[in-house]
Amino acid sequence: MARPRNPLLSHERIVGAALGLVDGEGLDALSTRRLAAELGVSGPSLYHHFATKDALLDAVVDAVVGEVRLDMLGRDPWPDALRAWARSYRAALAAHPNLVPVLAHGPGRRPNALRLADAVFGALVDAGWPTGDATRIGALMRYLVFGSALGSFAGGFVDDEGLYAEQYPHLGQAHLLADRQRAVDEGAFELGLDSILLGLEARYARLGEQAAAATSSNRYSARS
Amino acid sequence: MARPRNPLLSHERIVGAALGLVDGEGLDALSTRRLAAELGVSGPSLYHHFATKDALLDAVVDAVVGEVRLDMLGRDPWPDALRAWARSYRAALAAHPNLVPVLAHGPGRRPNALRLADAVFGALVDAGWPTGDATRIGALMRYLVFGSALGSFAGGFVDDEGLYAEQYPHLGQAHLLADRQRAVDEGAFELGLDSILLGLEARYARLGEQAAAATSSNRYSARS
DNA sequence: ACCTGAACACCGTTCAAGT
DNA sequence: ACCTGAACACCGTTCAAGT
Repeated sequence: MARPRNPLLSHERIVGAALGLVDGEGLDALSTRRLAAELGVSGPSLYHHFATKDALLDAVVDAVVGEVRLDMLGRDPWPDALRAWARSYRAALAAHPNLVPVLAHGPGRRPNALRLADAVFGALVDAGWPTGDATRIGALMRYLVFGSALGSFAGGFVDDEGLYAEQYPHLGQAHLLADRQRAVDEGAFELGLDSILLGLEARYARLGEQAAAATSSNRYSARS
Repeated sequence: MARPRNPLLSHERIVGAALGLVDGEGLDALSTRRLAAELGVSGPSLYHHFATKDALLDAVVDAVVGEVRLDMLGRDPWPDALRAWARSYRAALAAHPNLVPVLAHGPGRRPNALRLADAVFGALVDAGWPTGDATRIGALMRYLVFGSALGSFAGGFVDDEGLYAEQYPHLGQAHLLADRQRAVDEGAFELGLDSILLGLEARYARLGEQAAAATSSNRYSARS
């Protein structure tokens, strides 16, 4: 065959097929040879479009991150914005649970991941959060979103009644969890979101009081 | 050589060498051949002690989970217990960050992981939490512990000043994060712990009020 | 029972060759 | 520029052979 007149492959077609493979058959099914077969080409062809398999995976991951809504950041009040953003983030990842372990490795040089990090950090700082707090809040939201999107907690229990009942007195119902995985992870996510926002709003109020106190003491010392 | 009088390998020796390899050179360095070489044997020898590489990894993971303290659960008041347990859990995982992605796949059939899940669930239920809440709280704590132990957030930013400054207005300092990775993850963990416990205590207080209200309305209806 | 070398079916990646 | 088949150095795992 050799070089065809119209290229057989494109960035988008490869990323789409790779995502389909990971969603359908898991991360292990994504080998260069398997993916190439899916695309009707030979294995090494992929290396004309991506330098390494890792670069390909980065592109797949960044396509998913690109689905996260960022428009509420810097527009709505920060607690509302953070809540809506986290839900959109979680929804984008939960649609591709097999990909989450790869996502967990940080933004690296992926453009959409960097745009996301920039938007949330910027919105928090603009709302008056100190930069140190803004960094920690961004990290904390990541923990919540990734953990609940992994589907790991409930899915990690084996569907085998005998295993739990004998030895672990409180886990008698644990084998049922596999079915309820999605509901448990969503419930834990919403519980975490409520708690974290409650805690952050209390902290934010204290920030405001401290700033007011600092201002009045400045006035006072300026006067004396 | 063939079979020696004293076995060359043991469960413990294999697990120890595997953990050392993962800690020192990352998860990818753990291949059956590489591990065998480290132990002075040939690759297939490992299959006389573990059925598959996954079973070996499970044993490594469970050894780490076995380091988590559980003694405070069911003994101290639940908010104190939850806080101390989460810190011990995080410390155990943070000592082996390369292993955390494997841990994230749920308890499966690992005895120490099941013992841990049983202990925290039981302590919460005994403290008066409904089982549904206890499940969600356990999952939520896992998100927090795993996320912060991965060291993924800050470590995921590349140490390359030019990359951020040009395109992402709020990330001008992001290349410094690699150095501060541990501090950021610990700060985000503690922030999350404070917020979540604050939120849970408020929720717990409401539970108590509802129970009291239900009791008094029962008395009332019994009277009429 | 426990370790060996040979072998199987896979990997990611490189490269000279084809158009 | 884009695709190919052949090849390299790796995998996890199986198995007959040795003591």
